Amino acid sequence: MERYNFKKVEEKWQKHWLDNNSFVTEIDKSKKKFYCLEMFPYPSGKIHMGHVRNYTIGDVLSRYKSLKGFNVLHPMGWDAFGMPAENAARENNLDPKEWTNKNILTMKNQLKKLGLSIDWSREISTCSEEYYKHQQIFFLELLEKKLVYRKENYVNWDPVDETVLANEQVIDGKGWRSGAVVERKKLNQWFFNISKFSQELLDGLERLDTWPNKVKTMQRNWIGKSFGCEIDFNIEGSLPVKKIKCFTTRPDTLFGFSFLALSIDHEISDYYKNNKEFLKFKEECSKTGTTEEAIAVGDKIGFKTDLIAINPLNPDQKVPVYFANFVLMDYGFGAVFGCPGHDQRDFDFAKKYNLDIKTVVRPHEKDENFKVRDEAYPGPGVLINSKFLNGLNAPDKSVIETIKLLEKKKLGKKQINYRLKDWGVSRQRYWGCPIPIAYDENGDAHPIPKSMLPVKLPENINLKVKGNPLDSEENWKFIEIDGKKMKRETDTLDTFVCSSWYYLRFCSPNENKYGFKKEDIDYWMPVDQYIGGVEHAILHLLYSRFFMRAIDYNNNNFDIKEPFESLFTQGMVCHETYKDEDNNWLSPDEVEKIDNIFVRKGTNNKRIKVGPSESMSKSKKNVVDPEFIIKSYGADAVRLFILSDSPPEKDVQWSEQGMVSSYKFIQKLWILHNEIKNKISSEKNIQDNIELEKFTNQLISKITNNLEKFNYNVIIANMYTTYNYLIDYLKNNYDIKNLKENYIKILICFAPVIPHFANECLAELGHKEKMEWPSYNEALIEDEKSNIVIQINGKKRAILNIKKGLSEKEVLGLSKKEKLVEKYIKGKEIKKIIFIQDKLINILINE
RNA sequence: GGGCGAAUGGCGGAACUGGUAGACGCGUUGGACUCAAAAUCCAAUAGUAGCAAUACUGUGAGAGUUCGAUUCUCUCUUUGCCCA
Repeated sequence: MERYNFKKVEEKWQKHWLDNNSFVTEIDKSKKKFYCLEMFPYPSGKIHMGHVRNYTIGDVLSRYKSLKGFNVLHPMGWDAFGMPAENAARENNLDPKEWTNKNILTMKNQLKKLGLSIDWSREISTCSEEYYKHQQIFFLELLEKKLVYRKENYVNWDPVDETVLANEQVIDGKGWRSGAVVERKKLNQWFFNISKFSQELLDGLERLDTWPNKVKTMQRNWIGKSFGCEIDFNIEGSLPVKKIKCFTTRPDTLFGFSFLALSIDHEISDYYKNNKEFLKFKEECSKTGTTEEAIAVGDKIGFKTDLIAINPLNPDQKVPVYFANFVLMDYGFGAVFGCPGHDQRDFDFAKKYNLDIKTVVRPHEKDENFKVRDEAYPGPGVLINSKFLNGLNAPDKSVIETIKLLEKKKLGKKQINYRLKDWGVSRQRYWGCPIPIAYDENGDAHPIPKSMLPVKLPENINLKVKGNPLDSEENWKFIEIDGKKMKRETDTLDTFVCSSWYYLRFCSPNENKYGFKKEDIDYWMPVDQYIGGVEHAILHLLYSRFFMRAIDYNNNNFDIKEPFESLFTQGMVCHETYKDEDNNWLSPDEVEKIDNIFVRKGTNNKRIKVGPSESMSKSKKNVVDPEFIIKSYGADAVRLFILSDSPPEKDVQWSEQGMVSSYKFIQKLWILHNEIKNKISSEKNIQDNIELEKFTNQLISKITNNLEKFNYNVIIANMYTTYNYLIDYLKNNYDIKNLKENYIKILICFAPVIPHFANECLAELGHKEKMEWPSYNEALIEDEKSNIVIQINGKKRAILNIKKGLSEKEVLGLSKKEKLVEKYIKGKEIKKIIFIQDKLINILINE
């Protein structure tokens, strides 16, 4: 017997699949389709273990569904636009396109070595003209539908990357990529009107039964629907301002009113545009970021205006109006009423400027004399000190009642507000999809005529300029449309736009006229199973859900609105971290273990600090290179290991020992295979063995169920159990006629996880037919015997392995014969018997 | 501060609708093979007591429901993620 040569076998089958176009998919209406999609990678250079895990999970599912007879679409592409390419190109004097395409080639080869069942004929790359030209058409269509607009807006400006960041790209007030402190800057930007769909995107979540609740909750919170009231406050003072409109979710606390706060961008600020002190204040404000977090954490500062606001429910009460840094222009109307007693921000502000703090809600457990002291009380309770509102339950009842009252008096009206803001898509970068717009000499925007599309990115440009390189491309920047000289839009689209519709493109990757063909979409969409990291729970997934609706808006392309029928979010791959005595990170291959102590390789005595296991990242050097691992152990072993240790939705701990044991397992399976092969070819096989038949049926049932439920780690355990069983079984059984047919079924059960090995073994057995997922016989899954637990007063005392279907009396009779049971019940009175058929008998006796 | 989840041997984790807790793997220990080591194979492996049969304890802590709770309910602790 030859040792199992994974290299030879895996190359052989990968070539076989390629030569036979095994995974190339066409529409076949006679078959049920299954669209399995994993989030496509950014071509950063090399694949990492996270990719290996993600794509292995998807591949196991794809292969299983295909064995089950589904017409499976399992494509792969590249999220190829984005800043790393531009940065790398600038640093190394390269062309971003070349850099990207080189990476794509490398990573594609690496993925192929994993033996993934991908239809590479559908490969797409978002940075290709073939892809982004359709995106430009979508952009213009959305513009026509008024779902795209341009506005001047304050943005999060990253001074290092010199670009605009979306709110979600700002983390702790810093740019997600550069780490620079984010500034406020006013710029003209293109926006997608995602907020128009707020309610629909919220409602749509209800239908996504198989999405993780966590993700749905995150999206709900992000959309942030709140129910409240807009109130017109009458204003007095030296300025020609009569009224200010505010939005509030707590109109019931109006009697706690002690100031009114405006955003510095509120239109009233126009009156102060020449006021030096105000301008100074404004500058002060711009130092705090625009994120909700920065505002919550930062100091609350204000600028007192000459205005006085009147409490609509209590006209005798007049309070000052401030500009304040914690009020956002794009939330509500950029104006809020301050109730320091019951809102912490208002409380901080009131303390600072010595404003009244009134208590108008008491907690249920406190009496009328309750007073807010050291911090605001935002919780539930009962209204007090609020005249005619006193005694109402807050907030449920009191909010509704107050709104009714305000509406009746025509002082305000019910209003629903969403936190979700429109999606700013302009990026001041070169390496992205050009926005197909040009400006005339007045600065008015015009769509570039469809006949002049696509707007191609210029090549061989100078990246070493400040700001957006496209802005310096004089030759490219100016064009003529209908005889008029115009200047192109030099911003490019956020790369999240590219990934918002790629799942549609996979259905019609070669369609030239439009982004997709309706016929293809009708057959393939929606994605039946989407698999990826939970880090995209909000942005990418929400944008995709929006984009599908936006494309469909007013022209009803699709019957379905949700792109991803089912979602699975896999956990990360983690590894221990190592540092030397100077606190420098060390990679796992710089470290070795001698006598249970970690030392630096080759040094023998330098101690290493071992840190906690964290998700693999280049910066912490705790990475393992998949290519090297595949080369050392083979793709099947890697696939086996990456699925074996933890459930796919949880983080998995990379372990060299685990990896080695997976490798050894395949070697052992090979030895077993050869033994079985010899037994099969023997001519003495004369009898069927029902035990083996049963085991196989039980296995098929288990693996099928576990596949359906994503319990992939349990499948691996089932595989080990099968090995242990067969080894034992072959020791004690000879001349088995049905060994071959059962073994073939077992191999097919293994095929989704270790496809090369399973195919090789099947071929060796001369199995030529098309592989099909085996079915199982329900009758054979059930044993005729079962273990019945005998309990006495709820404690296990014995186990009987007896025929199924026995009555309580019979089981009791058998139980009493058990020595231990006899001992316990001797001389005692049996009070009661609990009997569960085929499972348990519990004998209750007097102690 | 809010929301959602999690907690099971030395470790990763199993346990279908409440019914044998610890499947499977790693690690550890002992043994076989070997001049020796590696590899491989066999055995043991939740804790305590015991030569053993066996007994008691045991799924983060405390209560509750139940004949019976890892599973259901409540309170608490710790912890992770997301949002602020």
